[in-house]
Amino acid sequence: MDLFYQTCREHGLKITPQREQIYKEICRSAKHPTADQVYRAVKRRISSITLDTVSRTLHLFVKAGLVISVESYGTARRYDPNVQPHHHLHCTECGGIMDFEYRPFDRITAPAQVAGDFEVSRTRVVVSGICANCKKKQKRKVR
Amino acid sequence: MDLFYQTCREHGLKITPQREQIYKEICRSAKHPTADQVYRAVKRRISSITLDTVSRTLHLFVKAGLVISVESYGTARRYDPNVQPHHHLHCTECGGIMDFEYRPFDRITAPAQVAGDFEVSRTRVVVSGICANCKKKQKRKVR
DNA sequence: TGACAATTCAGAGTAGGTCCTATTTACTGG
DNA sequence: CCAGTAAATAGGACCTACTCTGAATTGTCA
Repeated sequence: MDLFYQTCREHGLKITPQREQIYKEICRSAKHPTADQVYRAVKRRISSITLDTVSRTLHLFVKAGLVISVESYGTARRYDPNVQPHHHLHCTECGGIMDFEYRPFDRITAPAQVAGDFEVSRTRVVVSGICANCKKKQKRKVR
Repeated sequence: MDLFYQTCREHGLKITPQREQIYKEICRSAKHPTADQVYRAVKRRISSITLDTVSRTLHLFVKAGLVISVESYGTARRYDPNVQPHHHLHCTECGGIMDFEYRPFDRITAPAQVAGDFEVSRTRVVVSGICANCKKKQKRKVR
C-alpha cells in the first residue's frame, strides 16, 4: 500500500476511502479483474460506491502508472496491479488471461526500424491457445 | 477471395452475399476493425444487413481460422484477416493497434515449464507505448 | 478551521454486442 | 434443374460495460 500512497502523492491524486479499497481489491485479486468485478467486491465494504467511480478511478490509476490495462479479447477492459515485466497466456476458449514469468522474454526489444517514432513503454509476449481446463471439455468441431 | 471460398467449403459454411462482403471488407481495412465498423461499411452495399449477422459471421470466421481475433484494450473485439505470424504495436493513448513484421520474433516459443498443459496456437510480441501521432498532441500531465 | 478544487453519487445515455423467432436462402439428391 | 431441408438472415428485444452530466460532498492546504 505504500506504493499507492506514494504514487498518489506524486501525481496529486487525493486519497479517499474509495480509492484505497479499489486499489486493495485489485491487488487481492489474482486474476485480472474487470471494472465491474472490482466494483462488486468494493461495494461490500462501501455500499454507496458506483461503477462510475470505480471505472474512472481505474483509468486514473492507469495514467498514474499504479496499475496497467492489459489486453483483453472479450468485451471488458482488464486491469493488472503487477507493473513488473511479465507475460501472458491467453485462452481463446474461455477468454482467461494467466500471467507467467520467464526472464529471457523480458529482454526482448523491438529493433529501431520497427519502433521508429513509436515511444515504447512495455514489451510483452502473448501466447494464445487453449488452457488445460478448456481442452478437456472440448469435443465439438466448428458448428 | 479464393481462401475464403475454400475455407468455407472445408468447414461446411454456406457462401452468402453477406459473408462475401464481410470478408472483403475486413480484408480491405488496414486497421483491425470492430464488428461495428465492418457492419457500417457493409451496410452501404447490403442495406438490410444487421449488426447481429456481422457479429455472428465474424465469430464463425474465427472458428474456421479465416480471420483471427486480436487483443484489444477497449470494449470492442477486433478482427484481423492476416493469419500469418506478425506482431503488434499498441498505442496506449489512442488505443490503435498497428502490425509489424520482424522475423526473429516469429521464432519465439514459450518453454515447456511455462506452457505445461497449455496447447499453444500462436505467439505474438505486443509492444505498448505511444504512437508518433499521439506523442505530438501530448502536452498535458495526468489530469 | 475554512475555502475550494477535486471527488463522488445518482441517474440517464451510449456502444457494442447477444438472444429469439419467423422468414428466407443456399446446397443436396432425385 | 427442381424440391426439400438445414443453415442463415432480419428485426426487435434485451443486456453488459461503460460514460456523461450535474449536483452534493469531501480531502487538502493555507
